[in-house]
Amino acid sequence: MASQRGEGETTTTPVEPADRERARAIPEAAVARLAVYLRVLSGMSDQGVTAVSSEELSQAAGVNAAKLRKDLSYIGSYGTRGVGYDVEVLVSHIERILGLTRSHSVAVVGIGNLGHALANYGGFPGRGFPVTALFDVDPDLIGIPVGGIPVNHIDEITEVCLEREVSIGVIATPPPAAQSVCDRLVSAGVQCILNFAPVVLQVPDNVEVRKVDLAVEMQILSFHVARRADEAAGVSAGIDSAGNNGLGVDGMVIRP
Amino acid sequence: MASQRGEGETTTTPVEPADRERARAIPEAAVARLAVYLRVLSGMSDQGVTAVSSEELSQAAGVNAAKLRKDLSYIGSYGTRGVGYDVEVLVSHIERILGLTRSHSVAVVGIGNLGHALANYGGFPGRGFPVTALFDVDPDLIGIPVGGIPVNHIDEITEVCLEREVSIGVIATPPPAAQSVCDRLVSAGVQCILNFAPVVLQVPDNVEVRKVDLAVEMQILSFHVARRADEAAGVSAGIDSAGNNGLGVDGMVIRP
DNA sequence: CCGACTTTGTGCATGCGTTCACAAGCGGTA
DNA sequence: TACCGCTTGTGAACGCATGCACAAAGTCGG
Repeated sequence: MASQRGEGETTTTPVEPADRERARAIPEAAVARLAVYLRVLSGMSDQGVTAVSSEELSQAAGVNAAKLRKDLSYIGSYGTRGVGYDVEVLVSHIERILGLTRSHSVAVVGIGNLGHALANYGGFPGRGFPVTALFDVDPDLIGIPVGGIPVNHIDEITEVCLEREVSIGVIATPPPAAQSVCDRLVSAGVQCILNFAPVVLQVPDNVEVRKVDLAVEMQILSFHVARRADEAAGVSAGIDSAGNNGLGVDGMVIRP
Repeated sequence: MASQRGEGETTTTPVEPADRERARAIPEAAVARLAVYLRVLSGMSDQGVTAVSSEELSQAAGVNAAKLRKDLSYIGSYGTRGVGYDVEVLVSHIERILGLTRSHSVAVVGIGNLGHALANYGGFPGRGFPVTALFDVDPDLIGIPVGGIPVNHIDEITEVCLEREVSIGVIATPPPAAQSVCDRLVSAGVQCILNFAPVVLQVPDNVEVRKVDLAVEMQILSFHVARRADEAAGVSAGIDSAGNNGLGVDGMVIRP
């Protein structure tokens, strides 16, 4: 990196302006894939692999080789033509772009089944995401340590988040509580939220929300099951004995 | 539906050929949003709302109104111009397209923290996804009921899945076991897999995989934290006392 | 030192998804 | 019945992401 820039910097800023522009320009979809490449690369590194070609890496990551190269080009050109990429070099540059050189303190709100699972996830895979605060409303849970962290009451969310410099909030509450919890997190200065509650959160523009919605995932799969069934029925159209083909007769189905 | 078709059918198939073509044509992204609309509509229905405009619904679902109308148009035209949509009608048509008129039997593999949480999720929100089988390798878990279902040994996966007609497999195992579990599910005839393990699964073309990857989600959020920090540093470029701006000095950081 | 081979990085075309803007259609009202 | 205002449904333009194909650039063997 330091070696391959050099076009006149007019500011006195010590950080690379080019990095900021680059980071801003990376497509969202590419960011998600970079995280996958990072995991694959880390695995390779652990196994002692030191070099890798775009072809190998792309196959391990389950993507097109050209796409992988384009994704990597967003963060700079760290490959060697005719050879490939140095695993360690790629790892460190992806980590830098993803902001993993800082560790991000995480708070989990809602210590039910899912909250327990998250709190015990063990510093989050690929570490750099220490869970430093847990919240719930249930008086029986307050003070109980889960995964080594004692649970605080949700009313303390602002003070605790500020004190522990929480930068990512994870919402694992029942749906009705989610928006209220979200609002409190936001007012505590949390700007990134990972939402497991099946609710569409309303947040100000400066807050980033990502949602993980199990019901939606299941329903997408269901759609594909149905599509497949339809296709199967379509291939043997009219041959299959009438009736049982995933859609109700006439396609009209009133739910019970 | 039944009332608004009628253009000459040349086959003797009782299901709508138009439905199949339509379903095939729905963009993946739209399917995911349809699931969200369905949840919002169900909520409205529960609150006694019977009619809704695209504007209202789009706001509740957090999307653009035009996009919502286009999404709904993929499944047919069930609105009334000048009025809006009937909530119940939309609900039933979205359910039909998503294949929710059949219930889809779910198997969860890997009964750790996350597996427990999933098994107890209560038939999965928005129901229609009964968990009917649980698997693990730990002998201490075999036979123990979790969420009402006794845990089977993973070696029984084929028989049990076939017997209980599992159509969706959920992988919640440690990473190293995921591919092997996936292969077993596939050979047991499961064609849809929801993967929580941070691993890129290799599957045949006829199997649909969706992955939920917490580490990737966190890293995407981390990227946005870093981008924000950079922007903040950029706005006050050079004014901010040198150093602490999310990127290491010179943008070059070697991980420990 | 040179030429052949390998692999990266990227310009370009293609396709998909989103957004805009408006005509078509429907209910209400006089 | 005829008009008016409202909302849907969609054609068309735009923008982003993907995939291709090739030039640039490096290594290795002779």
